Amino acid sequence: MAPSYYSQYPKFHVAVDCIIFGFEQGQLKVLLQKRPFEPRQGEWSLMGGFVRRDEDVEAAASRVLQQLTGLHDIYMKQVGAYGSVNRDSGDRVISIAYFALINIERVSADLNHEYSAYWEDMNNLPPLLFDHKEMIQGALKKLRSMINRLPVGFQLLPPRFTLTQLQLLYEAILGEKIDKRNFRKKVGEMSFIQKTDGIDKLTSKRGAALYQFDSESYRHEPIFRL
Amino acid sequence: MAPSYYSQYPKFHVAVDCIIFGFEQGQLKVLLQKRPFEPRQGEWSLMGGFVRRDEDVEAAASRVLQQLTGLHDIYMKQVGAYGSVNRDSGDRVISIAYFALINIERVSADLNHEYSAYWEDMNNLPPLLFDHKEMIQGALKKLRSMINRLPVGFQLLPPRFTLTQLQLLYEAILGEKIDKRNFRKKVGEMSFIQKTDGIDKLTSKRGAALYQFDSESYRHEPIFRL
DNA sequence: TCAAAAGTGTTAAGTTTACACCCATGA
DNA sequence: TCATGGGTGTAAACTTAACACTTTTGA
Repeated sequence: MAPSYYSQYPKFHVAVDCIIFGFEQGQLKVLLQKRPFEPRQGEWSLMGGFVRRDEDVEAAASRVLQQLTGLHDIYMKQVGAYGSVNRDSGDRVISIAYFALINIERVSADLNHEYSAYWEDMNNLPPLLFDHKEMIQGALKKLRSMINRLPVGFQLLPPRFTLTQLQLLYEAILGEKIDKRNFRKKVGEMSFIQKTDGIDKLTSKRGAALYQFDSESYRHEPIFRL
Repeated sequence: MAPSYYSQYPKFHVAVDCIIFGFEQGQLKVLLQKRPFEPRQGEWSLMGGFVRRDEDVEAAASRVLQQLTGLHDIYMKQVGAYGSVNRDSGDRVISIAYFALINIERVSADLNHEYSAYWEDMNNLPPLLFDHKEMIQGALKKLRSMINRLPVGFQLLPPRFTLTQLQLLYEAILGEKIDKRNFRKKVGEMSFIQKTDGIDKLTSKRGAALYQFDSESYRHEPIFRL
């Protein structure tokens, strides 16, 4: 085969990095790991990996996510490409960041341990490798801009949740207090956030009603405003 | 030098593609060019180019933009990375799309000609190379989400513009009609959109007042809502 | 004189915000 | 019995949406 016109141009390592968000005890969290190879082995970083030869970039992100969490049916969204010449001190690597929203209960402690991974509060991030903090900020910005327009927050909660949990989630993502009555009023207007007959007794003596997001109802009336 | 850990991983061609928006005669336009090399030479496409070895990805986008337009102080924003295995039929190429907003008057007809480039209406796009139409849709979506929150629209207009031009621009970007009186009321509330003593006589017999965006005032009161 | 675009305010509807007390229960 | 979190409504402020006529001037 004749060399293509393209072959005169340089090639680059291309990686993906995953910002994996979780939510627990009123805190928005990110899954971090100890970097397992040189250079800068042992530093806190996002979970990442190199794109393979015959792999879509998005598939690479799914693969990396699954490696760490064992989960594959996960909500993911691209944050963007990070391509400064010197962003990686090992060699030139262009990295594409994705964020994922997962129900933290679904990730077993084992998997975390195997990769020296742990959930850190968004408000308490340690120094991170390369431009990973920038990537996290980018992901949070994107998440904030979506959370009031699309029903993505539910991905971070168990299938059934209390309204207090939901409100705490919104407060954690947006970084501001929300009025309880106003919040519940809006929830009440959305037919696809449904009260179940379940009751959560873990966080209060009285017990709180459990709600669920019904994606079928949402398909019929896809209007979300929280 | 010892082979780094990275070197076992594959490398890829990385390109940038530019969605260059302009605005003329009430129409939002995109600058397209005839692809100048094989494969698929001659097809309509976005202006693009390969990232160079010691060049930031963003710098590559600026360079490509300047090549085509001769301009360098241009508003640009990353749209995202496009990384499907088969998106480019020539070889595997991962491309990072950027959109640019430019005052169409600043691009000389010559430059366009040299690159077989022309301005096409957003509503009248021809079939495009690869996933370039998807990139344009992504860029438009991003632009729409910004236009009411940040004063970026002015980049598409000459330094002095009439309120009718500004309104037509918003209508073109958002794809919907806007009420003239409501629009002008909001403009009037923004101290950084200032009436000049200039009058445009080109589009009406009566003449319309020319306004300008004053970035200095905006720095002091950066609250934009249109 | 008339066609064509510029310019100008008011009202109703809807949305957002602020705000405080009673309820149910387990310890 | 009391401490803890769950649950509930109303009114004022603000924002958005709908709507039509007069002005200027060159052809």
